[in-house]
Amino acid sequence: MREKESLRQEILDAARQLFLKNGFENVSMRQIAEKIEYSPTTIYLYFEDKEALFQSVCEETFAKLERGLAAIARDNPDPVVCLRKGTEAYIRFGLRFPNHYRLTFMTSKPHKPNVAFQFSGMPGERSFQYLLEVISKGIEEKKFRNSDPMLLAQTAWTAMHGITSLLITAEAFPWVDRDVLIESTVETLIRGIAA
Amino acid sequence: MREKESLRQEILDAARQLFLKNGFENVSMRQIAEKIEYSPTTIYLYFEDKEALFQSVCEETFAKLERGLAAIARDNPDPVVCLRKGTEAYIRFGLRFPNHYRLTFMTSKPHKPNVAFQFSGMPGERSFQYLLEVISKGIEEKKFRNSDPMLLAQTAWTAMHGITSLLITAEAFPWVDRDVLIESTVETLIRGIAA
Amino acid sequence: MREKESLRQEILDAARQLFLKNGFENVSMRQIAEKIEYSPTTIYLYFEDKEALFQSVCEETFAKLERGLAAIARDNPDPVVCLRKGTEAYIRFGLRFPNHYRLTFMTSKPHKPNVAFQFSGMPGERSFQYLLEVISKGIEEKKFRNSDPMLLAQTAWTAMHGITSLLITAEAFPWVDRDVLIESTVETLIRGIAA
Amino acid sequence: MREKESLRQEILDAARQLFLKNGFENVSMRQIAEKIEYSPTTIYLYFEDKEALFQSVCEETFAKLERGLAAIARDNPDPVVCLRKGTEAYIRFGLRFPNHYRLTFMTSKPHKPNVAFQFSGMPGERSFQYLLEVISKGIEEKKFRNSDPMLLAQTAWTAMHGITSLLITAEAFPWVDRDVLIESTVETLIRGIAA
DNA sequence: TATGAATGAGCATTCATTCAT
DNA sequence: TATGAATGAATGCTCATTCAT
Repeated sequence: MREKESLRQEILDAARQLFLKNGFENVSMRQIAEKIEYSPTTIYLYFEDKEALFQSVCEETFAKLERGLAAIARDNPDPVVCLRKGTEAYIRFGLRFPNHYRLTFMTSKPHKPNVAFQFSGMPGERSFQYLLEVISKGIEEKKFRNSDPMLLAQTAWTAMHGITSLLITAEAFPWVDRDVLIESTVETLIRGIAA
Repeated sequence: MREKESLRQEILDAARQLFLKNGFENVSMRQIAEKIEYSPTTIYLYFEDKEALFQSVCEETFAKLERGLAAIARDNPDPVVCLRKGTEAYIRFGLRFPNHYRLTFMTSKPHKPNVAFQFSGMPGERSFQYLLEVISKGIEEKKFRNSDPMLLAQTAWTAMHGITSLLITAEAFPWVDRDVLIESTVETLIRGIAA
Repeated sequence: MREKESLRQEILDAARQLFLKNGFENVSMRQIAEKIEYSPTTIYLYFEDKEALFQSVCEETFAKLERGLAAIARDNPDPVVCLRKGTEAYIRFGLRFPNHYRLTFMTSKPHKPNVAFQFSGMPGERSFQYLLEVISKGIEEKKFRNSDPMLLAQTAWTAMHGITSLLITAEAFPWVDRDVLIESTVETLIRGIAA
Repeated sequence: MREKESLRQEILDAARQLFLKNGFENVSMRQIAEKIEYSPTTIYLYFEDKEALFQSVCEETFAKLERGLAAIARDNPDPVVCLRKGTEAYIRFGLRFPNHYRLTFMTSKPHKPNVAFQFSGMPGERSFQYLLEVISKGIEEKKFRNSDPMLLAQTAWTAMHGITSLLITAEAFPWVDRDVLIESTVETLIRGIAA
């Protein structure tokens, strides 16, 4: 018997690593169990089933991203600066934890929508709230195009998701310099929604 | 005994349908075999293994997209119009064949880059050429910001990929009206790279 | 902490209900534990293992049947009436608690004879005694065929067991009206052994 | 690769032995596979699943019994003699293949009626037809009590099932001589339904 | 060209049970 | 007296693949 909470966390960590490396379908409970050197049965003491374990991993990821965005929102009163920094932070978060990002934002079982989006009140939703707020503020301050804030926020999200996910997926593509591309993308977004 | 090429094609068609409906992991060779009413063994006469079959399906998909883009490039001399139409065509192609799109642009086994991008001279690359050409032309005509054409082209690609893939993955997200969002994204891109 | 005996009884009651509903093989110790809201481990404080628990449940069942037959024997001096009523009571007991009956009289692990019959002095044996007595009395009173009482008693037992068990097992068989069939069986038995 | 039909039969034989010895729930596909020295997977080439395999075993058993009863019906024109011989054959069949009999007539999953009785046109149903015919004939010839033939047939069936199944289940009970008991049971049945 | 037969490896999950407390 | 933690063994079943023909 080891520390209760720590074992739960050990499982989550092992599961995350494996899910990230191999994808949901290609990770077995056995593999996770072996990694933590417990029996497969033990996992079921902490998580209902594979699906539930996966979901818990997702929630943790969201939380991480959210904390970063919260700090940026707090520290940058100017909406243009805030959006620029937030967008970059989002992209860099994804690129720093590419498999993490894949897990959370790029994975969805066909016919079963991604768990990340099906519960309100989750960290993922809160992350989007920061984006919505900064966009709203920018519109109010006439710095962004006068448009539905929700529409612009969603537009912005797709933009930052686009570069993040494509850089992750298309590793072999002959990309230009990564930093330059990110800069170009952020700039294009800011110009695109500017008033 | 049936026509050699036709059986190969039958397999490809059956595989595509199944991969699209269920995803790579959830399609078995037996399912494909049953669909074409041949034995599973037969598939191995035409394709090395499941992976190779999957790859061939991907190639076909690229070709389809490419033909659409070729027509648009041919019919629209104005680069702004052409980019606008091409972008929209790209997005709608992805949304019309979401699993197809997922297969080709959103799937990559970690440590094994997505097949779509690992061979030069493939249809996928040719699709990108159309984009590069229209961007170049737009810059020449001073309609787009004076920048490295390759940089702008990649920026544009991430933009169209962003909305396409996110709409596919995040089915459950409370999106605004889909057409409005597409319109907004295209508009933001065009404004963003405009001269 | 609860009353010692009462917890043992709670376990027995929960186990019986589950065994009856689902059969020995389809009841897990955990299910029983959940039903009484104790931990699975606790059951092992009162019963050696699943088998022992099962056996205890069987013993209780016998006792129940026995009490019913005792009352009939006490209240009906005429052996024909007594046999008729006892037989019907036996059948109806089985049909009312079909899984109970199955548990006790229709289950035997091959190579492990049914526990119900392996201990002398058990309630099951006492039930049979009532049958033996009423048959003996009937023969003495020349109401039943002059034959070995033990032989007739066993014959009678097989008759009442036949209808009971077959109605339980062959649910899907197109039986005639159940009450009519019982009546016919009892009548046939009585006629069959009548003097 | 071995003879196709013979492997199917090998599986059936192995399965029967194991089902008989241990009961449906306590036989695993693996055990069966080990017994025939094939891989578990192979079984699935011949039988859909465990249930289907079990059912096939049942059908074989029925067929065996039916052939015996058919011969008796053919050779004995007198309904009384025919019923007597048929009943005895039925009982002896059960006692000779006790686990066989248990499998077919004494096993039913709670909530899932015994497969033996759920399909019309099965050998089990045909066996019952012989009984129904001989009873009908006996009633016509005024040798059996004037009653609904179906009712009498079912009554007779429960009688022969009673002794068969009880002798199988209650091995440990202090039975009188087995042949004498059978004789007594048959006699009691014949007398009981006699005109 | 096509297949029928066969398999080894693997899957998620459940079980009865034990042990230290 | 009661339990929380943990497990080894087993379950039915599916899969991609191979081999001999």
